[in-house]
Amino acid sequence: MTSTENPRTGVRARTRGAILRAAAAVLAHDRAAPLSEVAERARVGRSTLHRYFPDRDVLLAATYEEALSEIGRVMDEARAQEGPAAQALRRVVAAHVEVGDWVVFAFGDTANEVFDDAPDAADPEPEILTDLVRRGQEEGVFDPEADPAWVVQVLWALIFTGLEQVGRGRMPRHAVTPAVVRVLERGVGA
Amino acid sequence: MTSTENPRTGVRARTRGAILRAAAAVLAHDRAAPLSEVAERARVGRSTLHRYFPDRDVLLAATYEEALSEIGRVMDEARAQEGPAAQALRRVVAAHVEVGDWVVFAFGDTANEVFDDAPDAADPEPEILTDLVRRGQEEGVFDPEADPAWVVQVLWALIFTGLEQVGRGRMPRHAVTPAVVRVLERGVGA
DNA sequence: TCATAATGGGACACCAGTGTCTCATAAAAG
DNA sequence: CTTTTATGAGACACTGGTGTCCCATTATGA
Repeated sequence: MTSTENPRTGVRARTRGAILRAAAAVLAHDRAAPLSEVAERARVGRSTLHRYFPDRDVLLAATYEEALSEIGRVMDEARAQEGPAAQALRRVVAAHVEVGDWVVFAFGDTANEVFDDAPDAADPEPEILTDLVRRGQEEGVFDPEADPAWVVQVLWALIFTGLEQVGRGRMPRHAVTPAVVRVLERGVGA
Repeated sequence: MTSTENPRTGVRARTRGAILRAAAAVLAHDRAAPLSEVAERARVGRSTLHRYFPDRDVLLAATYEEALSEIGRVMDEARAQEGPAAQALRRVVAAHVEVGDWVVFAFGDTANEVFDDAPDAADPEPEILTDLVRRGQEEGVFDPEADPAWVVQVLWALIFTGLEQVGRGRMPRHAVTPAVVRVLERGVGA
């Protein structure tokens, strides 16, 4: 089983990934959910889970890291810096919706302390987004009065809301991006 | 101590209220917080807390009920049915901001099951708001394409976001209503 | 002042979730 | 086929939070 001590065996990488995905899905919905639920979702024994992630904190940190990685991947593809800001914004929203579970897990908890714990690997997410907003303001397509940080918060809030609607079966996933973008571009006014 | 068995002693009503307010504040921030924290915040012994609310579920239900009551009170004052829809919307947002802790507690938890438990006393909140949105659509001031339920979700999401900014000290409370209303009325576009 | 009501501080048993460990079995690699 | 490797199931001790109880102390009302 070509074990080079690193989790590159293929088998190991696969179960590890399954656990992380399960953790994101379960813990995004309920941050206090017992690990047995995560294991169950991942179709893995609780022992195996602890074998990969010694304790809850380690699992949380790893899931967080994975989330940032996943989000970073789709954000790269979204090319936030290229083209008209309005269109870039649409691509960015679509990217977040695409990896909804990870997004909700990573940023969805208001009492999220993991964020503070992450010392070095400060996620470049906010930077990219505030830059995009500023660019949009310079292009004259975004409200020049609004604080970029506030706009980013609004962006996240709308994405979360859309994803939550999906989770509750009140909206198809493909409807989220258009709905969010429409609100962003013109609010709910006529 | 004029105890008519009902919690009308004055003293009883006051401590009861203090516990409920503490519960809203603490549990809004962290739904899984230990009851000892709630007691501490209420400046009350843990024994006393259990004396008023036998177990966690009872406390949760009572806090939820109180929240609905508080929100209902300020919503009545906001007179959502009167005047131009656009102005009514502003009053409604301001009302929610005013009782921020209660709002966040009652509707802020995505994994909120208390909602399902409440059988009879279905809160009239959504009704009032969706009615307001519909009225605005008829008046021609709200996006006629948008699903009223979605608009209400957006409304809540923006209010939560604003309140969270306040909680983190990134925005003064009085700035929330204008910021939220502005986004609602014209999005983040120029 | 006195009787009663309300409270706080512990002590206590209890339980769900956690983390560790062992062992038997299944799966992959050689 | 044989040898590792990965896994699942269960037993176990431990912990933090819960809910109950009792008793001493304080506040309140008559």
